[in-house]
Amino acid sequence: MSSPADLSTDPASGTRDFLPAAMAVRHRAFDTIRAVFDAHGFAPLDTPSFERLDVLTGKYGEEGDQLMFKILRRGEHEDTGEADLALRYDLTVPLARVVARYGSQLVTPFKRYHVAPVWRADRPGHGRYREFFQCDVDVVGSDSLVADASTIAAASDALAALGLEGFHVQLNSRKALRGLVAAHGIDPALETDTLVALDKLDKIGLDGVLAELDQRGIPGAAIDTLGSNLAASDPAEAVRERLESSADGRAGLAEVDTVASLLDDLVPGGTIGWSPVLARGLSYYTGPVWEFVHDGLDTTIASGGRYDGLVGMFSGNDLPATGSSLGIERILLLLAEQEQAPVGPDVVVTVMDDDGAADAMATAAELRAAGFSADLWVGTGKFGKQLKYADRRDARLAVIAGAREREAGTVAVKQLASGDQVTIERSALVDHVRSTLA
RNA sequence: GUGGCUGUAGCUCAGCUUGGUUAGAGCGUCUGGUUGUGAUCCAGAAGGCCGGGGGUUCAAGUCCCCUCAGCCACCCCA
Repeated sequence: MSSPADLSTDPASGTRDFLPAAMAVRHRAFDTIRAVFDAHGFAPLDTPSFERLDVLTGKYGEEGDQLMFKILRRGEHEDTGEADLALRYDLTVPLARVVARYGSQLVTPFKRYHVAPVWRADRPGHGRYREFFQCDVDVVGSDSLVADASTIAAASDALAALGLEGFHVQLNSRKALRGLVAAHGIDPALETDTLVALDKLDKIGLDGVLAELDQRGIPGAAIDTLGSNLAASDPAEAVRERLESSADGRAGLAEVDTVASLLDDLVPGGTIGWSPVLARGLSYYTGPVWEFVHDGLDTTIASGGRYDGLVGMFSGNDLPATGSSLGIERILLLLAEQEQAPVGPDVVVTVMDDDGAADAMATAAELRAAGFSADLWVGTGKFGKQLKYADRRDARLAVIAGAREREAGTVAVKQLASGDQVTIERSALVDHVRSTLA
């Protein structure tokens, strides 16, 4: 057993404590996002933070299985070291399970949003945690590309409502990617290797991609034709021509074009366009895939795609589905770089002496009933300390009622920012606060 | 998982190269500058087995090894 002095008080690696100042920012952001999703006609859903292990495994690809936080069996089986449960890795697979489980009870198409933490046993980094929140909007039960576009529109409206501008949506389709691989005569078995390399184009450049393709064993002839397509003066056009030669390629292009046209002017603060090499990591995507990329920091802030096969993995009957997910932690990181006004209570009610405590509680209650946030000093500290507390809480006003004020039927109200203080009739307090804070 | 950098007061860091009396600074905290006024000013105080373990040495915050943690890049991802 470790002694108290040996106990680290740091939160576990990749997790965070949210102190009040951070929580104010987070609550505001989550409220904004929920309001936008509501306005777009999506309904809230929540599911347990952990699922049966077999519900989660095999849905995300090999990488995902490794990064899952598994929960050991308990009771008489605890010695086996086996896991039978795991913390959810995303919000999409739980959605698929819910739809498979409650199918006919749900209104179809089922449009839901889900704001909740997920867990990944990943190595933490900048804007990357082992426990983090996702904000998902999905449509289950519609193969229409309007569904895909709806979730992209909701996500981009949410970003705009958060005050985030300057991003672009990169759009592609898994079908187009399959067509791309086929059109260059690459063995379908090498599809994943090919896509992983191509996906890095923005990051490591064309030469880097070609080198990695070679490393991953892609035939030289295919690398040459791919390279010449991507090096063309208009790579998108060159790839498009190539895709026209494959059925999958044509289907993928049609998806991309349709989704883009549906969204024409519906991406406030951003632009949308085809990105021929965007692949996305999760293995369950089947159709359109997209990523919201912040222009300045070149980081992904939201993403999504269509996953028509996922629900069928639970129910046996495929049900088309598509959705977008906001990377709220990265968005908050970006917003934090902008100046945030501190948010404290409107008023702190001070307590000059024990006789005034009941009066102070009543005063705070009265202010709350009038719609203000009112904090009340608790404790026995000196009066100067109470004002310091009010100042550090970033309160706008301090209400002061000592023996003098109480006897006179008055109350003093001090503005913390300016130091201005006035004494008014006690009965006029609410009106005074209202006009001062207006 | 691979490579590099960093761990000293609540926070941000100096000291380490050239081992040697009580390990420092700023900010924060607490107390005081008399009765009921914060954010400014002045004075004072508390607070550290120098991440942990081992080694070299008469002597280690300082040198060596191991370990843990954090940061950056890669991998992957939101």
